[in-house]
Amino acid sequence: MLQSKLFCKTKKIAPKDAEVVSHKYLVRADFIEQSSSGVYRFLPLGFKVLKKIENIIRAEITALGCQELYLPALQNKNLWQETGRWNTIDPPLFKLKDRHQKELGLGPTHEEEITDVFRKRIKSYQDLPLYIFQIQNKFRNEMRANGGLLRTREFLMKDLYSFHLNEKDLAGFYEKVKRTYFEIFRRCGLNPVCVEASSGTIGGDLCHEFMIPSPVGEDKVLICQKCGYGANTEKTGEIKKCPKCKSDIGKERCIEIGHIFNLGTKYSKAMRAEYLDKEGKTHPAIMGCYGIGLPRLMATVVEKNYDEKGIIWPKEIAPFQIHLVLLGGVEKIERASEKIYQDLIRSGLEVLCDDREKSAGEKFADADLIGIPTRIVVSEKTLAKDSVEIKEREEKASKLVKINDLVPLAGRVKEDKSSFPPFATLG
RNA sequence: CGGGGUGUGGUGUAAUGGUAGCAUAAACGCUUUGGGAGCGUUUGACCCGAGUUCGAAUCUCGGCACCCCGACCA
Repeated sequence: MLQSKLFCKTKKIAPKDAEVVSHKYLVRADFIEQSSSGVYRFLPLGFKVLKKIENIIRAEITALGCQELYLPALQNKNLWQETGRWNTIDPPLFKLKDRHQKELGLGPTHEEEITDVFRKRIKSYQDLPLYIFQIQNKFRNEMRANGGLLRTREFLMKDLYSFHLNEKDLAGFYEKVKRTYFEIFRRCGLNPVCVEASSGTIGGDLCHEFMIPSPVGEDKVLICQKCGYGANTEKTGEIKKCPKCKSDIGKERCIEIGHIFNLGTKYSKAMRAEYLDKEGKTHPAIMGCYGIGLPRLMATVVEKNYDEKGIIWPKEIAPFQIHLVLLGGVEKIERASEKIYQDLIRSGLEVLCDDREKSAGEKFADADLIGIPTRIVVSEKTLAKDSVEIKEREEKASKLVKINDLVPLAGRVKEDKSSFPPFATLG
């Protein structure tokens, strides 16, 4: 991608309403833009990152044996009345009327929808367990949106639902999802703590949240440094000693990036989602649900990966892998670097090529702000030595690499994605 | 929903009730070309409505929008 064609206009100064780092940088680098309170536009760079996160989640969840479907945002009032949540869910539903004055709700979550889908086709124990998920937009009528993408009223969410014969089967799957969640977050460059929490209006007895310690987090979480026990203070209240090992327990502010619930039979009983066992006896299915909010995850990644100049994207979710920056008389350099650019692309790398007629300072400032993990500079200086300059965004120092060494090395990336960063091993 | 605050070019800001200015971004020209370059020219703004006043960005009232603290959430 040529940067001269990229739909991205960076800003020197953040809008005054932006307070948290992720909001400031994501707006300045033109990844996102606020449309109205708690509602955001994703511009090409931001959308690329969101899609990468989505694809990681999809791959990991699919690997668990889950199937993807897609449910509507516009939902029938009747379903919500079956569970009694039409008026009780908190935050309350966004409600609207169609032209015949019939009431509809915009889905903040999809237990009602998925349970309806389930009960219409699953009648036998032989069809269980069933794991089914979607990546879909949610609408939540929050009291207040805040922190840029950290808390919005419309957001993309991965919601997975599982149906089981019994509690034991659910417990096993619940643990598998937990491990998968850790893997998803690791690939996004985060290392969360899993803590016990309270389930709010989703319901169920047992649930766990995945927490990232951060001063801009809205939750207060107790984390025991000794035994690793963690709990949200909304579940335990204020306690001083770890309930597991009795040692002193510390409190930290955290951002909640994922939440998994053991729903039990709350929805299957209310909506009669039942199956027949071998003896022909009827049982309500045991359910679990598991959510990850994508924009919040994206913002949290920025909160944990930045410096005074801008974002430092983890390799797997960066909008591009290589930022090829052409310095000097661009036309001449462009001709000289055309082969480098094409070879990198052929190696399977995503390359953003800064071919703009701008000063070196401005190009570097934009590159640092946008935060692509590896920067390759081509200039008269480097070409005089048949070289390019390579710098990792997270490192201070750069190194000169012969152009002839560059491409064979990049070529390895295609076969083995885990060899990222592709150039780090060069001396 | 309770409390607090803010609305001026795309962005960030200034202007006792008296000519809406600055920076940045953008456009054009010339000069520059390794860390947001220089000179010149140019485009572009007072949230909406009513009121007070000779005169309102400024004061009053109403509306709308947005932000922050609290409670709720992925």
